[in-house]
Amino acid sequence: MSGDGTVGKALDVLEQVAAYGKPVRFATLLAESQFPKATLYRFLQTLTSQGMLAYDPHHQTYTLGVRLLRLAHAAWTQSSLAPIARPFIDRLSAETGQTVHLAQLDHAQVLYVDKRNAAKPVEMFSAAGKVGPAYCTGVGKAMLAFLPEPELAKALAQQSFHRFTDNTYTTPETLCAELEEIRKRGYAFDREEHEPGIVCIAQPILTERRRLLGAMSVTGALSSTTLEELEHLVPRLARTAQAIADEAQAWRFPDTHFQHMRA
Amino acid sequence: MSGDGTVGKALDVLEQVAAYGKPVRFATLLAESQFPKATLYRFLQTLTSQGMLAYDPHHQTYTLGVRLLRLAHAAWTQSSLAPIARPFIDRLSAETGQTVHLAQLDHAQVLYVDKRNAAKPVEMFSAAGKVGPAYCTGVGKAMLAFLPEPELAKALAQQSFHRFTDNTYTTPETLCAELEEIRKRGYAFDREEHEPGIVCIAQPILTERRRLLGAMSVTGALSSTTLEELEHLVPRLARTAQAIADEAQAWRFPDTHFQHMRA
DNA sequence: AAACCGGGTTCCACATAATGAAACTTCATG
DNA sequence: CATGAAGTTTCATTATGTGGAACCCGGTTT
Repeated sequence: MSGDGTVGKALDVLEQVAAYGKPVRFATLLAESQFPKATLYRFLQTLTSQGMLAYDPHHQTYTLGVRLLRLAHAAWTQSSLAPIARPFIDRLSAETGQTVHLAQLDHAQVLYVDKRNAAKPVEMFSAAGKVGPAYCTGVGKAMLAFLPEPELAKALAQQSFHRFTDNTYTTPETLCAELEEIRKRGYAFDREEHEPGIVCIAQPILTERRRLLGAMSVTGALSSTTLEELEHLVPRLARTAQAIADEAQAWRFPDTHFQHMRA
Repeated sequence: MSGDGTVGKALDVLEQVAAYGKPVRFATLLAESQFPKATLYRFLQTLTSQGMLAYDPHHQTYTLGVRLLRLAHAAWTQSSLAPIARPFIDRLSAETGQTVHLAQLDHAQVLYVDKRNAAKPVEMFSAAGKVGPAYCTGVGKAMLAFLPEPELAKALAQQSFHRFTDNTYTTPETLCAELEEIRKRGYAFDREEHEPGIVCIAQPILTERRRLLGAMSVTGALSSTTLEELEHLVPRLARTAQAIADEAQAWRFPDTHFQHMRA
């Protein structure tokens, strides 16, 4: 599937356990595996002994291991965006009292890297490490809109265009028109396109040279707010996004100016 | 180091990047690597192409990849403790207005799997996935106290007994006496043993048959509360721990015990 | 401008490690 | 106690990983 020799195959197995979503037996994995019995068995042994999987001997089931949590913590910490954005997101969430998301684009999908719940939490689809569709979320559209042409084309080709609600854009054409609007406007709306009753405003996070770092959004439920009300927060959202981009740049690309002057 | 053939070696490289803590160049990794140039290079290529690492071509540096965040999210979701405990922890934090931690024991270390901060309601990977010492934290001692003898001995042998504060227990003997106290009392204190000014009460989460699932704690700063005040919360903490244990057991019946086959 | 340098990348003969069919071991069940 | 389904081990075969050496390329020195 993904090639890359033995390591790639082992990671395929890991992914398969992840995809199953709950403790899974050897036979279940074998049934849908591309690998023969002994090979699959060996991979599971290796991954378990490495702590990437955990084996429950009583139920004879495999689950993802805690080593992944440690690694992900390290990944989050050394990412250029999330740790820098944290204090800004805290502040924005406290000021607005709304749910705030921070996301990055990962293989044409939205990957949420941080989140702050409102005081009255809205029960909805979201959490760090979770992935979501790009074509029908505020952060997703905000990022697609500022993607360079070749990458945008590739990303568009990978969207599923499933109709979640009546407002979901379900064709590349209508989505592209929307992205054009977003580019002009500078920020994106989610008008109940993913979940009924849930709306948001989303702002891309861009470097000076307009390279896309990620996006952030303020989300609300229509039961307690309106899109117009959220829109009043746009200036604050934009300022926050700008501040994050500035700091990310200073931290991650400290020599950018220097190199530029020499070039 | 960890053997397990090619996969193990690749994961060693991944761990090395994680340990470095910031974007790292090929040459830096090579200098402290057990692998020859070409081999290390190939592993980095493979891991990058798999999304376990990310490569920044401008700076020629490697960082941990976003795939780890997705996998860790899945790991968290399919763990038997954390997702079940979540609503209880929400409630406890809301009721007490204090910081609440949920932890599991991982190789004689405390692994935090969830957290609620009074001011910042949800912080995913900033807190979850973090590891800490067992011998000088509330959750750590609560778990050690209820570990079966052979495992306790092994865990004790792996503690560093670094003196963080004047109150830190720095010998196995004094710690064991403390653990005996905890067993009798049923819950643990942290009396500024890890950080000056920070105290907590911690409760183990045990199955009916006293198998250890994890621990949870309520933490406060001495600037705003006292240990005595926190102690009033013990009944509530105990009820919550009991409720979590019950539900964990119901969903994932009898004594479940995650086994890491690492020797 | 030619020689040099050092980090990064590619090559390829060789050796190790992965492979998977088949045999074997449990353990539950009729 | 025979039957089978699920899990584990074996081992000859071969695919894969290995790593020394050569190469590339931008930058620096002579």
